[in-house]
Amino acid sequence: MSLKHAILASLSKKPQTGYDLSRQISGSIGFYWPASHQQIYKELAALEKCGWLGFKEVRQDEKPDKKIYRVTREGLAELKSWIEEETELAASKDALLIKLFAAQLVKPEIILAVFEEQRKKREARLKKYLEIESHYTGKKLGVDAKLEHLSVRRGILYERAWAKWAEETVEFLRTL
Amino acid sequence: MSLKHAILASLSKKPQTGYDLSRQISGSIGFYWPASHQQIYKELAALEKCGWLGFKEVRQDEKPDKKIYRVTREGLAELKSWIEEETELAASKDALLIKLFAAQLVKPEIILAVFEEQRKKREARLKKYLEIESHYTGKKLGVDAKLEHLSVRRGILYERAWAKWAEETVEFLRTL
DNA sequence: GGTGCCATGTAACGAGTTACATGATTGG
DNA sequence: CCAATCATGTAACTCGTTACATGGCACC
Repeated sequence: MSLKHAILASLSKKPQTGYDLSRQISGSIGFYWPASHQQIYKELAALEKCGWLGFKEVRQDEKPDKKIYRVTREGLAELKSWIEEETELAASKDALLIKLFAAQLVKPEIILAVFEEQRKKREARLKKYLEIESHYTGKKLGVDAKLEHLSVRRGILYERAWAKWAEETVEFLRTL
Repeated sequence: MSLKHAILASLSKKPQTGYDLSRQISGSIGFYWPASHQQIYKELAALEKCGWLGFKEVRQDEKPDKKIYRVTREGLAELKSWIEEETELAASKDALLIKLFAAQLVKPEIILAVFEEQRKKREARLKKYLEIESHYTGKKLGVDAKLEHLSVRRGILYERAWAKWAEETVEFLRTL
């Protein structure tokens, strides 16, 4: 659905290769729109075919050749009109909640271990967000940097909400 | 990936038809694992084929005939072992964040309108969660009801975190 | 000599969406 | 007469994952 638009948005700021995109996507954008390099190359080919992207090939000596993609006029128009379209609520598919739903099938220790494992992962992610945030605080930021900062803020607030919820939940699970 | 397990989990509590599942999924479970009836019927057929579900056909006079599915021993074993498996962090793909990322391409009024529209939807969802929660509060709950209540709690805490984040974000967008 | 970076993809599969299809009963 | 509820699905498609494939350079 909107990996296409994530790619358009990123390339609209700066022409890049598929490789660059997949690197970037495992960083900032990737937290809220993960994608494999295979999927990215596929979408790039599709976007080029429908005229929203163009590219130029760059020969390199010591490294493999590469294709630098940029957004076309049509692509930019599409991106703008997509922004104005209605935005559906993001579906939050979470296997953890299914496990919680079926918690009675297994011993309490097991479901508590599942939560503890998840807590560690969440905590690690929060730490990463906070580290990224530290690069933004205390400086005067341009608009683009401020927008990126805000997307990191969402991550931080979500992780804190998760931690609070997990506390409530674990407290109950311990009574089983 | 785990619609299969969502179905197993639900049927493990109570044998049901595909129709029942799709009704239920547009209610409680559906908030964190939405699925269309088409997808549910497909998965039911697949789960039956691999031996994790069985069904009996029930003839009805005034209504169409139906198939009531139940989890087999093998299905239950599978569900239990899946619960113990590692749980990856849920990916939160959110088109709104892509729009925010590309916000500079459009007039500030437009991106503010996008946020306002989203705020309304989020608020409506929060209201729904709170309404569901009201059925759980003030009563002595069984374990299953308590687990359901906790999944609603997640929704409530998430929505409140969203609202807080949106406030920060809109405050900035207004300065553009 | 092994790992990791750079850089591109193909092929097969699985998961999910959209559109289409059927048909009886109940209630306003 | 129209809409909703009950109840099941098929077909075509898009989106995403997993596995496989290539190949040179730099660094330890």
